[in-house]
Amino acid sequence: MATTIVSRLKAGGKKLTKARKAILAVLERNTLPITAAEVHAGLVKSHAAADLVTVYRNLAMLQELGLVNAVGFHEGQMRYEVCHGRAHHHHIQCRGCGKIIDLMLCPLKKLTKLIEEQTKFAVDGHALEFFGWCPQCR
Amino acid sequence: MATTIVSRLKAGGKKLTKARKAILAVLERNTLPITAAEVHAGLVKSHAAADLVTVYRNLAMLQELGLVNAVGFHEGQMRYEVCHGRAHHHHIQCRGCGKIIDLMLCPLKKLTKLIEEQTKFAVDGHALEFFGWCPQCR
DNA sequence: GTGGTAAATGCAAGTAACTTGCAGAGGTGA
DNA sequence: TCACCTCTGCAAGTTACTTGCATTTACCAC
Repeated sequence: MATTIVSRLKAGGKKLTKARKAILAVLERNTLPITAAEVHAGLVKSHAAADLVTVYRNLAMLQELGLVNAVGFHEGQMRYEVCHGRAHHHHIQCRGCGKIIDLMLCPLKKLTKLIEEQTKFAVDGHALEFFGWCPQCR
Repeated sequence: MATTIVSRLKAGGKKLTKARKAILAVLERNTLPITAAEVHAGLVKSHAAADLVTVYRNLAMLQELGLVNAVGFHEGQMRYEVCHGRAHHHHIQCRGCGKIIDLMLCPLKKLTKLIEEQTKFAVDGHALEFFGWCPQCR
């Protein structure tokens, strides 16, 4: 696990528990955003099972610390990915098979400034996901 | 109610029921996306109460016909707005008070083509929402 | 109008994702 | 090693949404 993650946890007064390490490990070996249930399944598979509640609590905490990113595809559940050390990016999901792929781009920096001028909001984030049909499903 | 909506319903083999008319009326007098519960509350207020189940079923159907748009702000629930007759647009939501405002813009046409070339997906939609703090909450 | 029919509705019960409360376990700094 | 405070697991609760089914309603042909 990256040392920055450890130091950020400590800075937040958080402990480095077995469950927490295992959850971060599962997230780190999945480059694509996964659900809480999938994190839990990953824990079971790696013989480091923790309760699903613990998964939810840790995902929420890691999100607050800015170490994990929540992504929503309107599936009725959230997905999570580690954002530490990765470039800001977005995703596309296939409406057929649900496959997700990374899009290593973001066209919204200029637009954000424009929106701040127009709305007087302090914009501090955005959610952008694309939908379509993958080569296999189209 | 706009005549195009009526004709689109008929084309889809759908009936123009009392509940359906009332739901569309509630949606039409709210320019900003509202939740199913808010639609239901609107029905009660206008003395045209229908069951919440009927609201859900109609929202799903209107979405399928392309008359209504679902918007998700990761609140644990969806919001809906009529899209017929309105220009494609996006939203920003305040993290403090939850206020939503329309952003009459979309920067994604060119990008969509690029993504189609890069991924071989047939892109048929996207979700883009901004988050921040409104002048009152910032 | 009348009657047939397919769609729509309301109610009750069910499901899935996520949250909360609480008692016991376990990191961590002194 | 001790004490403290966080973390965990279990059980129960909440919320948004869905499903099944019997009854009602809109709509079309006559």
